[in-house]
Amino acid sequence: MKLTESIEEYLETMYVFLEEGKDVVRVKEMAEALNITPASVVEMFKKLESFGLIEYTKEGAKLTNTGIKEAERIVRNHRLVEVLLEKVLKVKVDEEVVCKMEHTISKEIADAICTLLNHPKACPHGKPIPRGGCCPR
Amino acid sequence: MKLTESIEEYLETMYVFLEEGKDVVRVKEMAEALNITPASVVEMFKKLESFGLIEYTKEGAKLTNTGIKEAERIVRNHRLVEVLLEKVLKVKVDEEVVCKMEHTISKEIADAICTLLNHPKACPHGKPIPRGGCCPR
DNA sequence: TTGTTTTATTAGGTAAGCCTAATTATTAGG
DNA sequence: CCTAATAATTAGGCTTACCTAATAAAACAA
Repeated sequence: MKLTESIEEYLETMYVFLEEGKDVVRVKEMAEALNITPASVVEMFKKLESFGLIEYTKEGAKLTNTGIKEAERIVRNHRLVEVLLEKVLKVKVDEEVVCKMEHTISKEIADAICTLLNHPKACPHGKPIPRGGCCPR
Repeated sequence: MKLTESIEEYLETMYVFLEEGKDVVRVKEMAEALNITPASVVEMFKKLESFGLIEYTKEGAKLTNTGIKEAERIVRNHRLVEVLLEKVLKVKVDEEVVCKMEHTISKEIADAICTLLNHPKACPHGKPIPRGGCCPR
């Protein structure tokens, strides 16, 4: 399944809501989080549902297991890139750039960053980095 | 001036032609290089011209000074990312990923990579890496 | 010069992902 | 229960960057 950047953004946002204990996300909340209109969110929620990435009910949207798996990959990419920028390249972490890079790096590159950095447990903001295939268990 | 990924691809391709001694690029050549139709190239050439990035005559398209400057930034990004992947992350250089990353990294990140790697002169394919603000002169 | 081939251009169309404005549901207060 | 406010949805548009098919222009050969 090849996901667009936009779809990945939705999944990532849903995942962060989930981490904060909110498993069902309403249209309005999503619109605010992504800074777009509710109309656009409805449109995309339908698409995500048709792809089996969320369940979409009148209460809102909820990640499916597939959705969670994809979201974890993106969140992992995001946080690993943050650590790379901070620890290896020693630049100020620019969220704008990170949010782009998270969609471009491959699993192989994510694992390479992860290994280079010794499988870090958290990003610079202290949030947990989802484990990858390279991580000791 | 904020350029789209697509525009940057055109500029990069033009620049590589230029490196090979071809400063004027025809519609057909561009279409083949980018694997798209001539019709699409004509459309984009008009846009690039309107942005002052190329001069577009019946002989074809030619980068302006502005165009060259932008192209150098992208080519620099491209080749620095290649070196980063090879030398730091030790993964096989995946052109697909590199071609995405070249559009996402900032000047600051490019310079950080460049400095970390000691201002490399060439990419893994031996092509020259355009100098950046961080490079000793 | 005329006809053939190649190249360029125009016209009109598509898919994504956003938008606004209008409409319909739902929720909450009195 | 009814009304007002809030939330969700629908309908129709826009932009980017592609596409195909048709046409025009240019290059070349006989």
